[in-house]
Amino acid sequence: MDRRQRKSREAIFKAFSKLLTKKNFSQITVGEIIEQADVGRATFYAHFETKDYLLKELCEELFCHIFDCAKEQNNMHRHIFDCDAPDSIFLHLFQHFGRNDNHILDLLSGPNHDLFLKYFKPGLADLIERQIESIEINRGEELPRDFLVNHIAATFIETVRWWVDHKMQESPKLITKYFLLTIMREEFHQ
Amino acid sequence: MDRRQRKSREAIFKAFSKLLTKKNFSQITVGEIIEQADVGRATFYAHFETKDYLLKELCEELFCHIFDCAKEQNNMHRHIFDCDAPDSIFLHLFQHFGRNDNHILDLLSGPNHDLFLKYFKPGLADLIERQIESIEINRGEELPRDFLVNHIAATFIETVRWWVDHKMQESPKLITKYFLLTIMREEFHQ
DNA sequence: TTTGCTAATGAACATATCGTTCAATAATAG
DNA sequence: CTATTATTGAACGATATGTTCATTAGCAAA
Repeated sequence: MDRRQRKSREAIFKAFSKLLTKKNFSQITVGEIIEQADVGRATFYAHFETKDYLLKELCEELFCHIFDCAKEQNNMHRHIFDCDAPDSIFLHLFQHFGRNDNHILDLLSGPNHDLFLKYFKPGLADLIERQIESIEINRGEELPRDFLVNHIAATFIETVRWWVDHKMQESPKLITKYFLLTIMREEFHQ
Repeated sequence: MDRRQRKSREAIFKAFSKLLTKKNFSQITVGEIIEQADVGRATFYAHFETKDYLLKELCEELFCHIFDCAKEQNNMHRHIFDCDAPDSIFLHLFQHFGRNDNHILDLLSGPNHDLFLKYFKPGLADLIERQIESIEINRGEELPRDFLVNHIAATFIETVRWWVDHKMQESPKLITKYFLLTIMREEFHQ
């Protein structure tokens, strides 16, 4: 890819991210983005069809790293639903958010929470889907599988949101415990 | 209130509702609303400061009935977390949505799900907050209270969403069971 | 019915954002 | 050096916003 293209694209992403931390997605204008990015109007539209596509591509770029990491873990370990396992995939995800690489939480919490949900949840549900057997044993016969997957994914995201609202004062380990307490049955703990 | 005012207000609400079933909130224009409502442009702005305020007032009108009902139930009965109790407040809520009075689900599910969340969740959390003692006994010492309240409210809304996505094929009773299975501990059932 | 108040109307207006076009310019790769 | 490709900035038409205002019409109380 042409260096000029890369630079413009990066500048737009960066400007857009910065604006996202300050205001709601819907009230960010293309004009603001190109001004912040210091890029011509035509350049913006050469890169992104609309503001929505820009968001989509930004999210994909942000989340692909997280899910790639997670999938590796997923293949290596089996204890994803074990709270105390240091290799719990959820612990790993919370740690990832805790470090706040890429400032994902700055961007997608608060007024833009719905975007977070929209772009993060499908990938998360996919991840959970593959590792659900261990929990399914315990209530798979009572609850439809997709209901359960959706519930776990939604609960994870709500937990992240709650954590952010609380300024992430809790440790990733404690949050992981909270999260697992909500989705697991008694007999899983101790 | 003047009959003219009432008529205009009603026409705007009705037009707006109809449009909401067809398209996303953000892509509905004031122009469309007033055309559908057959009302002058100036009239719209005499009633509602912005499109967002219109939404807010519509939601308040829709939800106040639900929550008023629920609060009455709330005062009368104690078994809100009992799945089989015919007077479970959650069963009552699901039945309410199942009948689809006011077409709330038509309006606020699908592409407008985030609005549903935004306007319904606070009232729901409020409701749960007041009746949480019974469940708190069981894990209140493990989970922060506001975490638990938020989790239950979020789970309820996710359950409604899942139900709608499944064309509400399940009975309100069954959905109530699913919902309670996710938030309750084993010992609560049977 | 008459009178005074209030709401609705619709056209017009300034403003803002959008997405596109185009010719000129600058950076890049071979 | 040359051919290609991206950037630029200005300009454009289209659409939506929120406001203004003079006119018309509905309402309620005497």
